Order: sequence, then structure tokens, then C-alpha cells
Amino acid sequence: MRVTTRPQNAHQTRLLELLRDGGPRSRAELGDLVHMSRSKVAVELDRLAELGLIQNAGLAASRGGRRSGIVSLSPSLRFVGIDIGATSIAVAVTDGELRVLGKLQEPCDVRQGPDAVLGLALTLVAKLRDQGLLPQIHGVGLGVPGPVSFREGVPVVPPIMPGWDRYPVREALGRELGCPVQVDNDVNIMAVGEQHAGSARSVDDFLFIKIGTGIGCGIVVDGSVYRGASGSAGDIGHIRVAASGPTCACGNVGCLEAFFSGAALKRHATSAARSGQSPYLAARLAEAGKVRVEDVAQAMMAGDAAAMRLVRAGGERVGQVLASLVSFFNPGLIVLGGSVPSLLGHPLLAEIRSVVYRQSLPLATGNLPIVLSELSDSAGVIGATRGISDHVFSAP
Amino acid sequence: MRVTTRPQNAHQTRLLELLRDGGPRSRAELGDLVHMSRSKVAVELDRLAELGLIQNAGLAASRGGRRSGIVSLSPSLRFVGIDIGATSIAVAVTDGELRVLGKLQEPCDVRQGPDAVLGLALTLVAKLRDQGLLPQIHGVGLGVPGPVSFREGVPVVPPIMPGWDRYPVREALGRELGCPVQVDNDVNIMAVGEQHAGSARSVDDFLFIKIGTGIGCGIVVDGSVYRGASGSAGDIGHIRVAASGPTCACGNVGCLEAFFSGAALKRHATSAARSGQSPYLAARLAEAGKVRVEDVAQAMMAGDAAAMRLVRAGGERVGQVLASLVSFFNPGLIVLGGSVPSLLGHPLLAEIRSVVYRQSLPLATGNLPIVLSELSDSAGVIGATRGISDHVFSAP
DNA sequence: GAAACTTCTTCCACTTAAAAGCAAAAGTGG
DNA sequence: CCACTTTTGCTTTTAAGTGGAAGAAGTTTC
Repeated sequence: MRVTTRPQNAHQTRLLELLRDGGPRSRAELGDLVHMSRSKVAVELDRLAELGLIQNAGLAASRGGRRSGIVSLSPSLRFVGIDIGATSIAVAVTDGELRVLGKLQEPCDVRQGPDAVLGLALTLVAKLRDQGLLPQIHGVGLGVPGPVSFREGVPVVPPIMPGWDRYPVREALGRELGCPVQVDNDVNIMAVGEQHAGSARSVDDFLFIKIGTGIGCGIVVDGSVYRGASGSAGDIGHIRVAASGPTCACGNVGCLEAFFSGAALKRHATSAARSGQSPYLAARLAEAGKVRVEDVAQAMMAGDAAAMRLVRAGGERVGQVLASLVSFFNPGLIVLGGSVPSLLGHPLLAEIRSVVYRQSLPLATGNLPIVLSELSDSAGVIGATRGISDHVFSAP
Repeated sequence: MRVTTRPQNAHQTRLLELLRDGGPRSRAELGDLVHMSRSKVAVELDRLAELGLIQNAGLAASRGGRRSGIVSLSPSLRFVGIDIGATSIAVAVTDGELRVLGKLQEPCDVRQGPDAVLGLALTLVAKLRDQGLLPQIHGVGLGVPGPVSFREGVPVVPPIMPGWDRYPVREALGRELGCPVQVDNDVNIMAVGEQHAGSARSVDDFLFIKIGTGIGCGIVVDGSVYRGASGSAGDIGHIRVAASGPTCACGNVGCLEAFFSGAALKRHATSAARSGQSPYLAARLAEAGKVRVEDVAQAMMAGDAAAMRLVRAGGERVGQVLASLVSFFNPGLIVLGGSVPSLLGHPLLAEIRSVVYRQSLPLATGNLPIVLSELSDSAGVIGATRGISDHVFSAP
């Protein structure tokens, strides 16, 4: 049963957004917030109730007179967020207020191609449905690790996603699940997640830096994601930071991503283990046959000098690029997310901060917080549902 | 006599903008363009005529029936654009359609402070008034070479403008001239100028790079200027492009501006002349006692290898920074303006293009024109009038 | 040169959206 | 139980805008 209940005008959109972001509210309060006459609010709320999007939910505490009726989003509203990373996939279900009701996460190589990966996504959705979490689906948001034509809902020449180029992701998923689907870049949806429920609440212009397998950046201008002329804005992993260096997957040399990212860090850590620079990492390598980012974090905590050097050097590279971006973009906030910052934490943050604050002009850095993601690995799925809910709550 | 005739609603704004950007039009055509019923268009046009902002201007050619009445912006509308650069000032008068009716330009050191510089600006305005070009002033747009709090109309900690910090420029000029005044960064107004009447017509997301005494960048997102969280967005002159190098005015080393800008180029050219690397430039130095950017351009034309090397090296530095910005921002167009590109022209452009196209990803560069400014030294004043006309044509 | 057809403008009745006002209902505190 | 508040549904008023009719002004056809 396809659900096609969308509001009919901007007022209704505004009311729905208030209920989504602020939770249930009294009718009187809503009237004050949207600057509409109470009669009008009542009319619009009635229509939304008819559409099944909201419902009455008891009475508010008295403000000295008659108690006001509380309205809330319909408790049966469900959004699905799917975050496809380079090496993992996460699927979450939220209610109308975008609270996560259930979440499944699995390793998954995006290079298996769209059929296999989207098939796995559908399997995970089915599992959540079996748990009784999905009486119906009002919308699905999906992030993929590469550039996307947002309008068409298809990936475009994604470097690390062979077989996905122009694959009709939105159409395929929409047909399969019978609901609106929105496809975006994975970094963009993480930025939206932080904006909705994380470190970037109430900031209109900010950058979200994801350091995972690769490096990417979500750009939020005036409260909404900036995608650029061809949908590839924020692709900072391939900014050149040195005249020479390892050859990157993109064919150039000196790319930021080749110096510091999950993949690069593992490589550097492995060679530090092999060369004997780091006894701690060498032990780990001997134990498990490989070195993970977690191992570098623990080595650092244990006081391993080589691990500390790796993190410092990487933080400096990232800091240099961020300093440039700060001069150019003058953001009001920078949020660091993805697996690497979430594992390495404050030592990495400190190094990045020190470089940015030193290299950019005081006017741009004077009031520039640089913080870690608050949502860590939920940012993507939450942002994805936020994106599709914006769509579903807007008038056609 | 203060003129306070602004439209009363968004429809009127839209009509005024159409008349400004498309010239006089028939009433019927306007009706089609704004998607309003003809009756409504007639009502709004009547009100605008009452306000003195538009007037009837004869009849259009017949489209097969009764001839439609043409309306045009009032021919007595006047906007003033003032472009204060680091070392020069330009003042222009335009009519309502932003055609330049008269322009005056003078050398002027911004470091003389606001009283002297704004005094000179007022003198130039008075001269234009004496020429009969200014029956009245409906608005003034002004650009200054430093960061500006757009909302307040004051410069904020501008590095090269001692004495201007938080000087109430908008208030002072508004009092003096009795009309609305808008204060912005000089690079931003040039970007707006190119967008209105130059290379960037009909492009919504682009970068305008100014290389003059310093280097700056105007950022246009979705058709309007992006200023950043504290008004300093686009300050790319102090992006670090090398680990070492000359100390910049900002206190750091390795700034782009210290490697390539009008000032840096003159310095490098002078030393090339002194060291005997360039006989051509040495001759000029001997003649005039100094080397100008024009001399470098001519040396290059004359086949002087040292001059060519200077331009190549500079182009490469700028290209490297632009390549980073292209990866990050994915613009639909880059426009190069300011005195240096306008003098050095295509050889510089070619070098910059080659670096950008080589270093950025194909998706971002695939459809990315990099072009020279079409307006050269008028971009600033035209953009300034465009900015203030947007304000004057909007409802209060 | 008159008739037939187009197109443009103005006027006016009609629809619709939204605000404003009113009175009943529901609640509080003394 | 009563005076006072607050909420809410209902009605009235106001404003904005649409669409059609009719007349004005041109063009084309015969």
C-alpha cells in the first residue's frame, strides 16, 4: 500500500517540521510559533489529521485557563535511513520525529555493485520489518560514497563504486519499497544528521569533515546542503597537499587522502610496525596479521611515540587543508566525523585545531569551534531520514 | 530631498527587476513573464507609476492586434557605484537599468583613512552631479578592500585599511547623500558585476578571482553572494601555498598573495631586472626607476624569458589554489578579474587552466569554463549599483 | 473600405485566503 | 460559588487575486 499523503501548502509543512523537530506541542503554542491566527492553525491541523500525518495526544498543562490540546506527529510514521559506506552498510528506522527505533549494521563492500548492495539493504529493511518496526514506510533516505546527481537520484562517475555509474538507485528502491526515496552523497547526509541532531544544531554555515576510508566534506550554506554545479562539491580527498607522494586511486600524486585517511593510516601503521619504529604496533601486527585504526588509537593511548607521530603528521595535513577552506569559506563551525576521528579523538582534534588556528586569519578563526561529531556512526542514517522527511513534509 | 519610494510587495519587485535587467517591455509581455493575470499586472504597474519608479514609454509593435503599451523604468532613476581599491577609487553613475552614464577614476591610497577617502568619493560624486548626471540619487553601493559586516555596513578588522575598523561607512554616506547606502567587500561587488553584466551572466554558482594589489575571491552560491559566518569568506590571499617563503603582511609565511599578486609581481620583476635575468625589464627599471605590471606584460609579449617564467610560476601557484577550491566548491564557472589578469591576459589564463584541469577531478572540471572578466575595471562599480538596486527595488 | 478576426486594456463580479472578533467551553484560585 | 484566564470553534470582515465581459485599437481578408 503506497502512502502518498503529503501536505498541501507551506503552512502545513511548517507545522509538521515544528512537530518533528520540537516534539508534540499544544495547539496554542503552535499558533504562537508560526504567527498564524489560531483559527487558521486549527484548519490546517484538521487537514493534517485527515491526511493521517498528525493526531491529538491529550491535553497540555494549564497555563491558567482552559487546557490546550496537544498534537503530535502520527506515531505510525516511519522513515528509513540507509548509509552505504565504502566497506559497510547501516540501515535504521525512525519514527516521525526521527528517533531511531532500530538499526542494523553490517560490513559490505560497495564494489560488489548495486544489485548485491541494494539487495542487502532490502534484506536489512525486511529484517527490521519482521521486528515489527515498520508498519509502513513513508520515505527512504540513502547515502552512497560518491558523487550523486541529486535531482535524478543516480550516482555519477563514482570513483570507488564500479558498476554504480548512473544506476537508477532512486527508481529501483522506490519501486521495491513503494515510497519516496532520496539519494545523496554519504558525507552530505552525515552533515545533515549533525545539523539535525548533533554538533551543528542551530548553525547555518558549517563544514562536516568525514575521515573514514576516504576523506570528504559536507558543505552547509544557509541551512541547506551545497552540492555544487555537478554534484561533486566537498570532494576534498583529492586536494593536493604535496608535490610528490604516493599515487592516489584518482591517478594524481600528493592527494590528501593518500596521506591521511583510514586506508592510508593503516598502511603507515603497518610499515611503522614492520620497520620496528613501533613495538606496540609490531605486537599487534604479529597477533592479528594486520593493523587497524583502533590499534593506532590504543598505541597512542599507551604512549607509543610512532603512533603519536602518525596522528600528528596526519592531523597537520588535514589541518592545512582545513585552514585553506576556512580562509575561503569562513564557516561558523567545523565538525569532524567518520571512523578515524571517532577512534583517534582529541589528540587528532588538537593537532588539527592548532594548525587551523595558526594558519588562518583571526577574523575567520575568532569564533570558529572545531568539534567532534556527536552522533558518530548514526549521523548518516539520521541525516538520510531527515532529508527524506523534508521532502515528504513538503507540498508537492 | 530624500527619495523614499520603494515598492510595496514582491510582485512589484519582480516587475522592477525585469525592467532593470531586460529593458523596457510591453505590459502584455510582462504579464506573461511574471505569471500574473493582466489585471493584476496593471494594478501593480499603476502603483509603481504613482511612486515614480516607472513610466509609460510609447507603444510596442503589434503582435497582430491592438498594440501593447511599453513601460520602462523612470529615466530619472540614478544609482551610484563606488569602488574603493587599495590604491585607487572609481565612482560611476548609472540609470535604473544600470547603464554607466559617467565614471571617474583616481589613484587613492586607502590607508589615508576613511575621512580622506570618503571625502574624495564625495568630491567625485559632486563632480558627476555638476555634469548634470545626477538629478537625484536613489541609492549608493560601495565596495572596500577588506572584510565587511554587511548587515551593519561597517568594515571589520580590515588588514590593509588602518583606521577603518568599524567606521560607520554606511551611516556617514547615507547622511551625506540622503539615500540608501550598501557597503560590501570590493571583490564581492566585482563578482556581482560579472554576474549582472559580464562573464557570469546566467551562472548561479561561480567564483570570481580578483588579482590586483592582493588576491581575493567572490563566492556566488545559488545566485547570491556568500559572505561566510563573519563576513570574511573568499579571503584566499592568505592561503598557504608553501612551507616557507616571504613573510606576508598577515604575519604568516608562504601566503599565496606573497607569491603572486600585483605587489609580489612587481617585486619579483624588479629583482629579475636587477639580477640581469631580464634585459627588457632592466631597461624599464633604468628608464622609469620602477617596474610596473604593464612592463611585465610587455616584456612577455616581446618574448622575454624571465617575464614569462614569472607569469608561469605565478599562474601555477594560483592554479594550485584554484584546483583545491574547485575540488571543494565545484563551481560552474571561474572568472578572473582585477588588474593583473587584465594586463597579463591569456598567457596567465592558460597556465592557470592547465594546472586546474590537471589537478582536479574530471567530474568537477568537465564543464568548468575559466575565463577572463568581461568588464575589467567597471565590474566593481556596476556590481555596487546592482547590489543597491536590489535593495532599493525590494519591499521594506 | 467594410467585415472579420486578434490582441490589449479596463472594469467588475466572484473566489479564496487569512485575519479579526465573538462567545461558549474549560480551567484556575480564592 | 464566583471572578478571572485561556482555549477553541464559529462568524464576520478584509484583502488579494482570478477570470470573464466589453470596449479599444490593430491587422487581415475579401
